[in-house]
Amino acid sequence: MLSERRLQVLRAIVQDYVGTEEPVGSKALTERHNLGVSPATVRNDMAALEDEGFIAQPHTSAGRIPTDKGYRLFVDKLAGVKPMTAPERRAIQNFLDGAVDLDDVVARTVRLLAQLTRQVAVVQYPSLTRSTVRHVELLSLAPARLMLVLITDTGRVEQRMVDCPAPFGEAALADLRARLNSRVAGRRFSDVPRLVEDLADAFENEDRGTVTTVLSTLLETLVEENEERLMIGGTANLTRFGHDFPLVIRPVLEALEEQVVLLKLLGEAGDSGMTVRIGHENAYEGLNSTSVVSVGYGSGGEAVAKLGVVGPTRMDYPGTMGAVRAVARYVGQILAES
Amino acid sequence: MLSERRLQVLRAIVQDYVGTEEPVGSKALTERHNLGVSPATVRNDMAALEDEGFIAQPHTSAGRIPTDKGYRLFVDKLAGVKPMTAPERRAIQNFLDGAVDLDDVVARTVRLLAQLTRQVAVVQYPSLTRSTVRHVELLSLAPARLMLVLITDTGRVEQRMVDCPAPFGEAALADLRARLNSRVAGRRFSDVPRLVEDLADAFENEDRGTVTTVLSTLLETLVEENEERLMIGGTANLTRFGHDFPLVIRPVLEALEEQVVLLKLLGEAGDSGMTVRIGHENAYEGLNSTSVVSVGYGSGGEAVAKLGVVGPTRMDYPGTMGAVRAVARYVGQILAES
DNA sequence: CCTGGCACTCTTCACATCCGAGTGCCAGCG
DNA sequence: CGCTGGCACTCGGATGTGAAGAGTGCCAGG
Repeated sequence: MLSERRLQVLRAIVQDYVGTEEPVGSKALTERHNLGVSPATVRNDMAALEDEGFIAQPHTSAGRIPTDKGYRLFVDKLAGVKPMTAPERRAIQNFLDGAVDLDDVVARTVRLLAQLTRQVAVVQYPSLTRSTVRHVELLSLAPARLMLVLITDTGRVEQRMVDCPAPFGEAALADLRARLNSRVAGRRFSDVPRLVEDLADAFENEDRGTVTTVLSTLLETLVEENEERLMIGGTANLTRFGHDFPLVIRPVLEALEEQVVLLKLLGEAGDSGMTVRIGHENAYEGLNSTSVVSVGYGSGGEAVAKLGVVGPTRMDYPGTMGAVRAVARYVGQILAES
Repeated sequence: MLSERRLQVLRAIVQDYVGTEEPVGSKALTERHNLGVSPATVRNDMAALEDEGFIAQPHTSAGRIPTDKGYRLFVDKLAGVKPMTAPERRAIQNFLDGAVDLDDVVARTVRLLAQLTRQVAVVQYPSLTRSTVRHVELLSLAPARLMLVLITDTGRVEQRMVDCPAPFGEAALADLRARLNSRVAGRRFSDVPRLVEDLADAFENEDRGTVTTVLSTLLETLVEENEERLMIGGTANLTRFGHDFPLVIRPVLEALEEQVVLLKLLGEAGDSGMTVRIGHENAYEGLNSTSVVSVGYGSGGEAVAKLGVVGPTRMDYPGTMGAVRAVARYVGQILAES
């Protein structure tokens, strides 16, 4: 167990290192934080912290820098979440309020988050899995060609073409549309397969093929679109990674392009509350020198998707967490209103 | 006017520099290309080329590197477009054929282009301006709330919410839907305003407010969505910019985030044929050390949007142009089929 | 347990040196 | 008139040396 003062020393090291991006020595520490003890004492504490693996020195006779483990302790025990100031909160709200549709909400959120944190922002589109169906629409484009449009309560719209095995009349189309909506409107996605199971039975033989085709397309849409989409922004902030950014930036850019990786990353993060993944805690190797701060957001009490930022392990955790939390909260509000 | 041999020297310089990324000297040139003359002669030619501004030396006693003007001459007079090999063409077609919808086509195109050229790829979504309306759909979500869905011949779908001034019955809705489609289906976007001008006249007084609201929303959609969308990929290739990439990468990333900038860039490019913008020829300052190769693509003879790549001025122009042209051609085919 | 002192280690920077690639110029040759 | 070989010159990059400075670990004393 570490003494109280040693924790203070660790906190001071993290804060200074985040600020200066340079290894911090015992003398500088005592000068900038009044710990009430001499450099020599701090040196002893540092030696202890190093033994425990919380800090390390790049080379002998250099200052110390926090390790991933050190940041972990800092985040868990030493740092709070820095709340946004009132003007900042107003700015967030104003900025998001201008959005006209879901795409716009997500786009604005990404920009906002990137600007506030000065890091790379990642926002997941609201998931279909936990959404409910608002409406299903069928349009006849050609005698044997339909378009299926699915509208969710989060404002998301998905469309699919359906090639019918046989021509399908307007009356049957209207019938199917009505039956479909009366069964699934307002219901959760996960319930839909069960609810439409026997729908084809109500139709004439000649139309059944088309109906089952439509239904399977609908179910496919629900499943396929579980492959969530993402929006990313603020990649220019990658240049603020530190002096060695040329080495680090490539794998990070590659990770950002692989939406699968990012989605997995967000998916692994805890479902409730904010998650911070530091350095090697990230399963994906290319992100081993980054930290990911993420949190779920949603229109109701339940999270429908996640958002977060990717930045250097050497980041301002309290500030970043504050920004991420605030943005998530306001996005949730916006979604609830629309 | 430059002699034939001097042009050969310039070509050799460009090719070597693109390959090695290092200033190329007279001796190396004579060794790698059999120009049939001695280094001394080449030196004279180089001096002349430098006087004309086609090449420059980073410092005295270094080799020469091409200037923007030199690349320009190379592209205009010395380089052809390198056609794709048959296997490459097959790979392109196979890869694009797997696409399921418009988003997927664009996403695959971006990936493909980035991989083929090993540079940053930019693909513009097919424009609405030159498209035609395939279908307009109206859905009743609530008594006084409609959803307007616009489907284009390029497979693009846009939706808008419409808040009605008064409740709007199902019968009136069906009527409006039918009238609307009979007038605009298959017509060009630019013709739509004229075609729906007097549509409200056919309705009862109480419904007219809603009809005009719907119509103005429709017209807004046409105009607003002229703000085209883009997809970008292959940003990890920015790390291949050269030794000084840390300096260059930031403004480029910023430019890529500003879709407005990119759209303007693509917009300025010539409407027909391939356009190559080299270094300072790009109006946007952040892209002054990049070249942009772009070309229009479309389902018919007419281009509906553009695609291209952004790379270092020191790029393999013939290969890049070949890849861009081939991809544009195949995307056009795919769009025509769907 | 804290503190001041001290010897030690390493990095960093400035400065000097050397080497070689590449140039420009010139005189000579076909 | 254009090409060529020769030659002196320039300059950047690599290498080496030395001094300075930051930081550490350890120890003896309060």
